[in-house]
Amino acid sequence: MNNRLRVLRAERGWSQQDLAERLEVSRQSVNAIETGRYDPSLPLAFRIAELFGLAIEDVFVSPSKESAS
Amino acid sequence: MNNRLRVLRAERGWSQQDLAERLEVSRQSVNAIETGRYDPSLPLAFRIAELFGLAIEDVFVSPSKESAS
DNA sequence: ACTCGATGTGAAGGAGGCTTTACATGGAAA
DNA sequence: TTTCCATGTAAAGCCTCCTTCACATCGAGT
Repeated sequence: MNNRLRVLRAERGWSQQDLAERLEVSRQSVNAIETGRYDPSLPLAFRIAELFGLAIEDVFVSPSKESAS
Repeated sequence: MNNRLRVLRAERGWSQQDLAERLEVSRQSVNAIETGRYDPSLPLAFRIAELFGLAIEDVFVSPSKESAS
């Protein structure tokens, strides 16, 4: 599932480590989500969206709505 | 994580089996989510929200926003 | 050349999501 | 009572999420 995490993080000037600490997960988890190696759990998706003040749908792209470029 | 799945399902007169088929998961998965035994994956949460025409936030209650009754 | 911060990734292990099979209970209907 | 549907739950197995530890690469700065 695509997501805008890397962009949102960069807009704030945060490193993956910074973001990981705010989310209370490991840096590797942030990296894995950004690079698309796996999707976050639903509770973590909530924490991410709330941290950025967005709806989950504005951070993560529904598989059924991805454009084929 | 609390959710409104049972109510939304009942509003439509669907059995757990009906809902499971529409979501393409097992009836046991629907039951487990309704009874709070576990949270769905993020992709499944998207399918659930889209099926009901709602935002994820309108189906699942963020852990940080649950009222203590 | 050296260091240092940031990022990517691998391996191993624990917890959780999801499956199939299977069984139990309860309510409605006849 | 018997039947039938809906629901709850257990067990075993597989895959995913998330962890820690570890190592590699790259760019900036000195």
